[in-house]
Amino acid sequence: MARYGKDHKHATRHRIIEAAGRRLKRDGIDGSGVATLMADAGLTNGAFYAHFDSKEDLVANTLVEQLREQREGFSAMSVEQIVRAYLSTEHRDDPAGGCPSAALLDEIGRTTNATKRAYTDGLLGVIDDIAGRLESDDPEAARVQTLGVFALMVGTLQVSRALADQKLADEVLEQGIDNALALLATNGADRRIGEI
Amino acid sequence: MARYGKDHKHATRHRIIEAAGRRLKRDGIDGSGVATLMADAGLTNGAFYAHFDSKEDLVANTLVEQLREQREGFSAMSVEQIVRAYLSTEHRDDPAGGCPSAALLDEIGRTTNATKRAYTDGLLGVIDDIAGRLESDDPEAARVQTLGVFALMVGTLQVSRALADQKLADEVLEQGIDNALALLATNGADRRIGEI
DNA sequence: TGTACATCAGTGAACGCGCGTTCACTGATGTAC
DNA sequence: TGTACATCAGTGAACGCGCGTTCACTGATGTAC
Repeated sequence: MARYGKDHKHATRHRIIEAAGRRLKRDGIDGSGVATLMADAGLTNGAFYAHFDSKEDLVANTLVEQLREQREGFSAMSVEQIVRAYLSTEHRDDPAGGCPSAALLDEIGRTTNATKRAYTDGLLGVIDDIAGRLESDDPEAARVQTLGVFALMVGTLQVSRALADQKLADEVLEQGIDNALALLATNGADRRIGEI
Repeated sequence: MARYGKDHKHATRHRIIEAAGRRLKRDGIDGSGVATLMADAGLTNGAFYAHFDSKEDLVANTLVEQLREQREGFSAMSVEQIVRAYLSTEHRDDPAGGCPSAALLDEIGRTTNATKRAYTDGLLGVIDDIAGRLESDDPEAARVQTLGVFALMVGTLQVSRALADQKLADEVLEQGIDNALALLATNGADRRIGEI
């Protein structure tokens, strides 16, 4: 099959990236093989290299797309809504459909600089969108503050996913919501409060 | 070689677990092969199953040992010292010698219940040690509060490791220290402050 | 004290399998006439 | 409008390699005599 409509190939590429988003978040980067990733998109392994230079190239592109979608998803929500949705049991129990950072962050830390660069740019898109809504005269400070709260949420979700004790895992999410909102409340104005 | 002193085998097992701690934290669980793990301990792959039932069995035992050592390391430090050491550039730049949670948390979330159980028990050892030092009449609440701050630190270290921008990565660590200390300051007493 | 032996920690080759990547080929398509 | 053809997205087998695991074997040791 060739000579399809001019965006046929682009559509296929997008389909691969979409399916990879779910698979990578479910099984991890090292845990997802190229043949499986292609089968998820309804294709066979051989076609992979017509779309991507390497598995790592797909991973980088998938992270960018995942973060673009996350940014989009957050755009219609208030900051408090974001916090409550992020630290919900529904999000915790659906890694494949959830935040790419929560699912893959330590693996991303082990990838090449190129992949980290792609991740960083995509993440800052998400972060700056949120930071722009906080009252702050210093956008650079707002970015770092927002990153700090985001990091809290990522860590909290990961801990909740790793705990074998369900009740404790739920309590950690609640605690995370309190903590995130508390930090956001002291933002904008005088946020050096806790420094000793 | 056999019939060595009665704790020869136990010593070898310990050596494998020690080496596995560094390797797993450096390359991840899926990224570390049994043959490599054994070579790190100066042995060949074949001997592995005389010490462990499976790779997963080694991972669970290694997590427990890593958390035991972390607990021990924290025991001589004040809570503020723990926060500052944890969120230091030195810790960020040495995953192999650092916190097992920061290096492996999302992979742990994908393992079996048995491994999560081992991780949970080991982690609560670390957490309850710290929680015991906070002024609180409710040990259960202190545990969850400490877990919340620990999750913040884990997420912050992971974000700092994944960012391609060095300056931003350093600022995130500083922000994380401020945030952790701020949350700890509002502990014990009235910690429902941030709830809306 | 010296020697024969049973033990068993560790070796290294092999199992089937999936990995990331390459490549000769297929066949449905849009275009040219 | 109908047919021949060039295109190229996708196929599927194969590459060498490392995976987790098994197993027949080795050989240094502590013990028994």
